[in-house]
Amino acid sequence: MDVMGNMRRTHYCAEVGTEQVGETIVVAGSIAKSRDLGGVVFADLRDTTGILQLAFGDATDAGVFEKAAGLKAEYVVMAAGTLQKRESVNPTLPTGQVELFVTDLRVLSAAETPPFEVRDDIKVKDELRLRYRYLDLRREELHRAITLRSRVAGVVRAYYLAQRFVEIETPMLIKSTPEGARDYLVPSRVQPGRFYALPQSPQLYKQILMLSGFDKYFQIARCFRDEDLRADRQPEFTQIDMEMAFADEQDVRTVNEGLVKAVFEEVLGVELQTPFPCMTYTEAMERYGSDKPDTRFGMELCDVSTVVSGCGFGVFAGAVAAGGSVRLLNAKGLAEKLSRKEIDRLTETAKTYGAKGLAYLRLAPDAETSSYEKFLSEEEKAALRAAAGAEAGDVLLVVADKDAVVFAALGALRLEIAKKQGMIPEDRYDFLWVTDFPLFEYDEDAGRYMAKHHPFTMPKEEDLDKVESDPGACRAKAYDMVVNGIELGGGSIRINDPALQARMFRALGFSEERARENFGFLMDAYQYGAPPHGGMAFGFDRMVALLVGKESIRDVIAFPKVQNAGELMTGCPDLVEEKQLEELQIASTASAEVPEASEAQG
RNA sequence: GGCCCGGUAGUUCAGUUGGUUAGAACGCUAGCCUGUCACGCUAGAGGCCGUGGGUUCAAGUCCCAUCCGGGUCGCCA
Repeated sequence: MDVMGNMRRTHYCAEVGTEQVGETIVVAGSIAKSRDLGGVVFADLRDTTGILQLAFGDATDAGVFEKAAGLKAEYVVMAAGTLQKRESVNPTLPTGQVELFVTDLRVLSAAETPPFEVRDDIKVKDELRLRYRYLDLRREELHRAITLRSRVAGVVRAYYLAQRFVEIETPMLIKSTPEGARDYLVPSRVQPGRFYALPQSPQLYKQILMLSGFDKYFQIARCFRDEDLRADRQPEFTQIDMEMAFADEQDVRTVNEGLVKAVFEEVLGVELQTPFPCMTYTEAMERYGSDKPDTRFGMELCDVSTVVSGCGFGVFAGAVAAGGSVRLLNAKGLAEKLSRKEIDRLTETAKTYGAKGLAYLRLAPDAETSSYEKFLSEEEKAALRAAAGAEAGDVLLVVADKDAVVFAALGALRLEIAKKQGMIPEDRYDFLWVTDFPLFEYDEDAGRYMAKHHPFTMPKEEDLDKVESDPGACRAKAYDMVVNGIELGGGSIRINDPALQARMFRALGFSEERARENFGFLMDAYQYGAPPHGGMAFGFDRMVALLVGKESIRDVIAFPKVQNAGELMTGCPDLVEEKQLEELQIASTASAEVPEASEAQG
């Protein structure tokens, strides 16, 4: 069916203006909106660039006018005509000075009334948007985000290529390794009973590439983790992954500051100051209660452990005695904003992070109330107030517990209060590096130390001798790039000494056999000469979300998954045919116990 | 796995202490309208109140279970 005939697009909708007035042009797209005024018809034509108004009136051929009067939302059309100045300008539209006086109109495809209007200024439930994602993607905001994502990828490629990085694809079907996130598994048909994993990241391959002599590698890589979703976490996501040889921490940071600077400049026109400030992990935790601090506002944590260590309040003194700490936030001048009810709410937040409670002192003008001062002597009260810098109008929020709980709770409260009270300046990008991460993290469930970053991370030189004797005190040559409280990316210098790598595996509780079984190929590879190297990976989805000002990465992914890791448009994951399972030699679950396959949207 | 929020016309929502015929706006349909752009005016259609049980004379409303979506803790080397 040759509906277009010999008609071909000459211009995109939003790429015409007063300069083209008088020209005969052809545009193509979907009808966003039509306004039939009787003797004259207007229709907004939308294509990937934006909107152009089509006009039909007295001078329009009767046949064309009839077609125009029948236009409905989402009809796909081609329109030829003469671009003309409008009688009345629409200042809200980029093409609002002009319109196309249509002389030939072809309806290429009719359309059913969509389940929701294809406009930005309308609220629609996520579920519906995702079920009809192709309609959602027509809406300008999402359409632009996806287009911008492509531009960012272009800038990234151009930047790394200019710096002599080589783009290399690594396999998607790989060996499953323990440690870290749960793998997505793919059964092998050819080798029954065996499984591939989908990569959580190209980590091992990029390290191998460094000792394959490629010097500098990058890839915009899809990664998979079979873990629960969040607003900023999808089971499949995209990383900007890079690695470089003969580099130390500073080299990696400098290259990637340059990358981020280039992206912000070319995509947003925002100039970032480099180098970014650095802050150690310890400092970040002590000051902000977070390893990804939002430094756009203050309200830093205050450690009052020494002040209350011997005090009369058992909760405080006990926490310190047990090796924990007592820290607080001083919500300056917020006594009137933070009512008792509000403090109760904050207490609930603190509890979700494991705190047993939230002690407070509220210095409101009418009355000073406190949940803990009654347990303290006058001197202790005064000392604590002084340590916190408490003044009239302030609220102190105190958590006493293990450090990890104290930091998590106060870090979360700090953000919650700041958000609610509007203390966070928008339109600002506070970048920083968080450095010197712990090398290990004690896992209570596993009863052993686990790698905080991954087991190939180089320890700091000064902590090398503590890998076995005091793992908890070891710091790593690892760094995260943080902006506005978002972890944008992270990386490390890798171990390139097989002997040190073996020590790491031992410290992590790997037996010789287990280490060989899982990482033998890597340990072998490092026997044949490995340059010092390091790298990092950015969360590409998070980066794009940051650039378009979205909280959820779903808003920058064309076809995202929902909380149960399904995809609503196609209805996956879904059951498969018995025959497929037989080929893979996978026992089928009794079909009676399995729910009906969900119907894909047709 | 835990906790919180939501599910009522196509859409977004309202719906009182359980009480007669479940409303609004937008969209949709029909008619009118020659400069609109959130066009306007008139009329109209449109409801398994997520689903299944229960309580009650009576359930959109209360209880239990379950499904779906969102947020979050755990989890995410």
